[in-house]
Amino acid sequence: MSSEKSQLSPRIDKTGNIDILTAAAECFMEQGYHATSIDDVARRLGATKGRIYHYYRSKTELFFDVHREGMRRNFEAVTPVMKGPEPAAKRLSAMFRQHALSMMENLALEAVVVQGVEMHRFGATTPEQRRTLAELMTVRNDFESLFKRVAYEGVEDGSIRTSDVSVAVKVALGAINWLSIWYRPRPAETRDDREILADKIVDSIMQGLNAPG
Amino acid sequence: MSSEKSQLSPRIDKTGNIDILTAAAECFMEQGYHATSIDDVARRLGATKGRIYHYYRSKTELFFDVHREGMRRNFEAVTPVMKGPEPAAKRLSAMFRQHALSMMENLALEAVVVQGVEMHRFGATTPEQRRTLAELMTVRNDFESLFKRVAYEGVEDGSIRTSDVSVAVKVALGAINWLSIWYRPRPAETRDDREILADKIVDSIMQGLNAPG
DNA sequence: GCGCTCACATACTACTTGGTAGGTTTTTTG
DNA sequence: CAAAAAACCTACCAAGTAGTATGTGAGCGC
Repeated sequence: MSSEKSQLSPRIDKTGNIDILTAAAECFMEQGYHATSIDDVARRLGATKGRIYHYYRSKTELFFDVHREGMRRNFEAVTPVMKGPEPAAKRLSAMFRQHALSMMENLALEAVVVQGVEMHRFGATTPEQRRTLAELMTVRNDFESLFKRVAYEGVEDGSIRTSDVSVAVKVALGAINWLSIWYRPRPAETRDDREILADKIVDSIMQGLNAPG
Repeated sequence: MSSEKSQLSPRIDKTGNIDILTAAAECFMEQGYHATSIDDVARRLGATKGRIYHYYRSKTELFFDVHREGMRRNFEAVTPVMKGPEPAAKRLSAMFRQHALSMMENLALEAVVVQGVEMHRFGATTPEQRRTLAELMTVRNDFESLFKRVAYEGVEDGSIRTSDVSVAVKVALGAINWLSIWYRPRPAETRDDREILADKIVDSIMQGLNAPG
């Protein structure tokens, strides 16, 4: 037995538990992990605890699975544009853009991812949880490394200038992740609106604020 | 009676309750607001609940006061450098730099401030709490406005270029606030080290990543 | 149509936690 | 130095919550 349940990749299997994941993500986003009770999630589903505990062994496992799904979408959004013949600066811009769009379009999931990063500091209770949390942080670091790698390429091909690649990437990703805090979709928002915003963000990151000359 | 207790500015009065504030801030930073019990804070103080409830009427009031103190230090750090004869871009850089340093040197408090921003989304329970939370968000917006104002000046005096001042400021502040998530002081860190880091961050924000030309 | 498994619901427990009531010690005041 | 006030501490409680044990109905193989 043991960890059969939510082990293998995200739970989008035929049972349709993506419902549980999104309901949980919404609750976690609105109230935070600790303030959200399992009953809250169940209520949002129009169900009871029984349903959730049928698929997840604990509240933390549920949280972790939401986190996994959020990170999966991040990779999904970014990896397609990170390689190509263009100079690295162009590709990096595209990656930032994709990531920003992913943040906006998976707001609840990404808010949970951000919480997960914070939770990294929080003392994870059981050893099992510590292990899982460590795993999630590894995934997060891998994600950040994607950006760093392309940024380094840019330093080498001359398309990127920075005093410190690692810091620069953290700054850029921080700016984008911060979206999960201030961005909220307006009532009649379209994909175009989001792309405009994403472009503005990428422009800020790539061009900076200093006027040229 | 009512709100005499933690009303007037931060609690650094003669009673020395800065202890309570910092203990609370550390707990909130390490475990988050909801996961922190009043007993946790008391334990860190080497005291019991009684002491805390003698000064604060509720857990939320304690949180709010920590938040206030954090914001107070933010203003304290930034306002001295926002005016002057230099072009706006220079002053804005200095503001970012000061804010970044303040984040690093008041890490616990600032982590709470960040949580407060997130909590804005969370449903605040009582009407009283909603009012207080709204007040805190007003302060936060005022803080952001400081940066926007100087940024606008920069657009006018030609020292700053951006496609959208509001977005650009949010991007920059997001990048700096994100420090509260990844920055942790190294064992033998000096003020110099922090200044170097702050300079790199400001450089990233102001110059961007694109190579000139 | 019989058993078996899956997909839940119900009812309950053990425990945590915010907040309170009242007592006790220390400090201030007159 | 007496009395009042401030600064705490010690139970204590009511409410909420993670998790469990058990029940139940629907589908499905045969």
